[in-house]
Amino acid sequence: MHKQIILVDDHVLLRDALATLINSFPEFNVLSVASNGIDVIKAIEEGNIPDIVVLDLNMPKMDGFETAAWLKNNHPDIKVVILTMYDSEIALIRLLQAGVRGFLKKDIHPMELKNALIAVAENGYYYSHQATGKLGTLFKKNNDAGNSIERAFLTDIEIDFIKNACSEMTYKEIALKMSLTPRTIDNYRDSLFDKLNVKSRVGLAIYAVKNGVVTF
Amino acid sequence: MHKQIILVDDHVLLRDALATLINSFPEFNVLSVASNGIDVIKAIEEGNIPDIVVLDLNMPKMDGFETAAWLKNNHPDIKVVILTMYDSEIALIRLLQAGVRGFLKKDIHPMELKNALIAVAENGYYYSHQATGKLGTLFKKNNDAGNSIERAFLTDIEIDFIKNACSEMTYKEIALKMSLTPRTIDNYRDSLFDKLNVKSRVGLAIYAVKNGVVTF
DNA sequence: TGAAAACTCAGGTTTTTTCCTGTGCAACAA
DNA sequence: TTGTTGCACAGGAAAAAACCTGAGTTTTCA
Repeated sequence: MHKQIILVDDHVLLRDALATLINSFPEFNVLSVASNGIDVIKAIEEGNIPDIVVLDLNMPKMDGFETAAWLKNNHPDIKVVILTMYDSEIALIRLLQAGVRGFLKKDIHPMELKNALIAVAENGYYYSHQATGKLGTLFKKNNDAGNSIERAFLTDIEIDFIKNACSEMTYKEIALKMSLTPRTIDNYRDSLFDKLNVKSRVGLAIYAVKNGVVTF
Repeated sequence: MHKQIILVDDHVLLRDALATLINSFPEFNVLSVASNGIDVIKAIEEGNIPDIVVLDLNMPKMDGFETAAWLKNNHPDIKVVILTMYDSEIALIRLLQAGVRGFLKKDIHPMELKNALIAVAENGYYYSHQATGKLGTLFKKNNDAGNSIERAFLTDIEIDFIKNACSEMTYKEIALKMSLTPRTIDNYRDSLFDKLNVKSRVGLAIYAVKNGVVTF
């Protein structure tokens, strides 16, 4: 065995600590580490082909989504495991479509990381119980509402709006900044309240923080 | 040398990874790890006396503040280093008073962790440039306003209010829950807006998240 | 190609938030 | 004692947020 792993996280301390931990697993070896998607691509194009890439979602420059998509298109044989702080129910399906093989939260036990890596290396897939649970409720929610799965996603504009809503701007100012009418902003807000099941702008901001839509 | 360290963090993965990393430093050895302050006390009372305790701030049961205070009172010879996600300017002075020897953010480079541990072990103190910078502006802010240092802190009620403000409750509902009049709630809000330099409830919530007043 | 969905915009109303200027009381220090 | 400070509370007003119903235009896709 001795599967090769590339570790991608912009938190250097956590990343290097994880690298040391993973290297202590006899089955795995950390081939290299990176701070963002661009560095991963660079490493891979230089010939460092790993078996598994362990990806953080929130990174500057090129985040987990983009990196997962690039890997799927250019190296479909490389398996991708997501390791994130947030229980991003929004992110899950999008990641599934990007061909991600595993989804883990950062508050797991080290043994679960090891098990997940082994499962992905051998069987090809690993989803934590938490993740599968989320998926279940997510599908259920959409079926109940009679919506298609696509509705569960956030569009780029919605994400942009949410980020702006997590500030001290009024909706009028947000409208100006986004080159939209306040009325349109109203609609984005209302549909997001409905879609994300929140009741106020603060609730929306909290949701955004919890799910890693915004980071600080 | 070979200083003994106890590592305290409720994120098991990060904690164990850090333990592996620190054990790779020839100067240090991880004596034991813990998920909260209570477990640290247990370990120490069982005779595992470390040279340094590396503490996360936000933990269930007994957080970094309480644990640091207990250590200062019961084992003043043990040095305390804080390792946190947040640049808690609120927390800094409080921690200084609790006799904390070092303050680090989790997004540092592993080498800075090593240097910090060495500095604390040898000289007794280490504060990152970020932290000292924060301290400077904090002192400056208070001098400018002609306030005493104490004013920089948040009272228990203020923290309670902030936590409630980071929800979908209206102020009326918060007032009910806190057994205060809506008018009084208004005053807490206004004085916090002024004290923390924010302009809206969303701004307050964002501040709270950034500084670890609330966690998710 | 026709129906469904997404995107943009509108008027009007109610509720909530934010801001303003005040009062009374208790604790505490000069 | 007096003056400062913290704390709880008040009325009123302006701004913002939230909620309602509606409609035209484009995109998507079956």
